[in-house]
Amino acid sequence: MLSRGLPQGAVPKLERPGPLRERVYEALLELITTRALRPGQHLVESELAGHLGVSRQPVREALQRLNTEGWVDLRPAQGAFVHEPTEEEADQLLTVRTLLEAEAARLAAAHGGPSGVEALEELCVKGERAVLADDVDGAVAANAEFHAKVMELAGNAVLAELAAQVDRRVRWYYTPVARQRGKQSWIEHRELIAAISAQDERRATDVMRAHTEHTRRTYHERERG
Amino acid sequence: MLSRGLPQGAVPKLERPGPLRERVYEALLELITTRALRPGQHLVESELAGHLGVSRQPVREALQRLNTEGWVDLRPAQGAFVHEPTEEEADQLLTVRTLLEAEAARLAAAHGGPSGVEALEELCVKGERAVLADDVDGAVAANAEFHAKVMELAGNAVLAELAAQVDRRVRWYYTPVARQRGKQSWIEHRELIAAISAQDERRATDVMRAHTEHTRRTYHERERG
DNA sequence: CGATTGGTTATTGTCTACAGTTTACCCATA
DNA sequence: TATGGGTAAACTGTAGACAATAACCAATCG
Repeated sequence: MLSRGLPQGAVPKLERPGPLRERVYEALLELITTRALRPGQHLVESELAGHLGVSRQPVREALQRLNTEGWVDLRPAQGAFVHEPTEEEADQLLTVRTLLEAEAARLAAAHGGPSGVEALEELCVKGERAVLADDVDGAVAANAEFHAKVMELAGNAVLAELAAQVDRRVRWYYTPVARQRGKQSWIEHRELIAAISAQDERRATDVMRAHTEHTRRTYHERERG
Repeated sequence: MLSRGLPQGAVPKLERPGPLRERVYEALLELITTRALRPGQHLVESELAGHLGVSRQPVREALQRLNTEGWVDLRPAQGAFVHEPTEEEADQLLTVRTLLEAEAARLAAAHGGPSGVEALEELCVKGERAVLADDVDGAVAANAEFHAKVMELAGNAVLAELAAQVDRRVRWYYTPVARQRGKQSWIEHRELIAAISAQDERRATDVMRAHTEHTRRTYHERERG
């Protein structure tokens, strides 16, 4: 046995490149979310392949996945187009997001132990510090971490998977908006922690619902920037 | 113009083959859901390709999609394996299903008009007839139609998409169970229609939640067949 | 002058071939 | 007999080539 001498976490996990399609997928997702590839734009496989220095095959596979996840529309015999978000769809996504996050909050209140609450508090502190320091990117990142942690405490992998997808797309739609409401958001997070800590499922659900609904209203009022 | 002489609906819409990957995808999904391909089984691309009379490429693309939707696990450099459902995962899926269906019921109660209620009643009659005639397959189909209709009335495409995926996987897990509870199910459907008709969001939610939770309990008690 | 038809080009859909990895088996050896 | 290495087979990952299809544009006919 070689158990001895291999301190559990210290294994370097030697960086394997992994399947190309994965990296292409992430690259394209990055390009889409950063608006480098604009909505409605026609994505030509050979161009992307050449630009990324790979063959068409991995690009195709990445596009297929992006299609099933709603990032691109794959018209048969015509190619891939970056999905064009409509007002209606954004609203529907926000509705679903509210639903999933609220349920996650409920489950977190039900099954989340003291250690989970502690982790949430740490993340909350981190986010509040970022807000005070005017570190917008840091605050956004902390926010994502916070929600991810709540989802983790919920202990429902299926729910987490769906929420992750919906969240990313929501973020795509209203990225510019997200930066506005920084401080208020963390106050609400505090309330959520309190509810989870008290194992008050009902209150956790309501707080989270109010929280995400709040961002939804912010979205709809963004016109008059 | 040749509009004249081409009676609008009479055009046979000649069957376009469509992308091969689509047909391969559907074929594989059929094979999986019917248990022809057993959970845990190693799917060899070349075998499937030969068996379906196509090359490996469409098979690969179909497998990728099945992977993102949770039907197969795609281990790098090793291939595709039919996903093995665990007890825990089935439970999580049922939880999420309850959540999504309940929300759909609420939205249906909110936005669904009288015409929608009428359509639901028709489907309900259809299902009840099937039950009385001991037409199990017919009852199951009508049940699916009923839920799909509720989802349609909800008018949220994103929600519908997620629910469709979750529903199919749920059905995969507890297909044998579903056949049992026929009659009771349609009584509950009647209650749901009443709630939607009254535009009582709260009651519609509760009824649907009770309904799906009921099937969940049936699932967990299936051992002692 | 407009509509339609035919050709042209660019892009996707599919197939075949090759390289890289993993797995399993077999044999040699302590 | 158990262990270790080494080899071989099978499969996946990637690349490149070919065929098919759809959009685009010009030329022709009414």
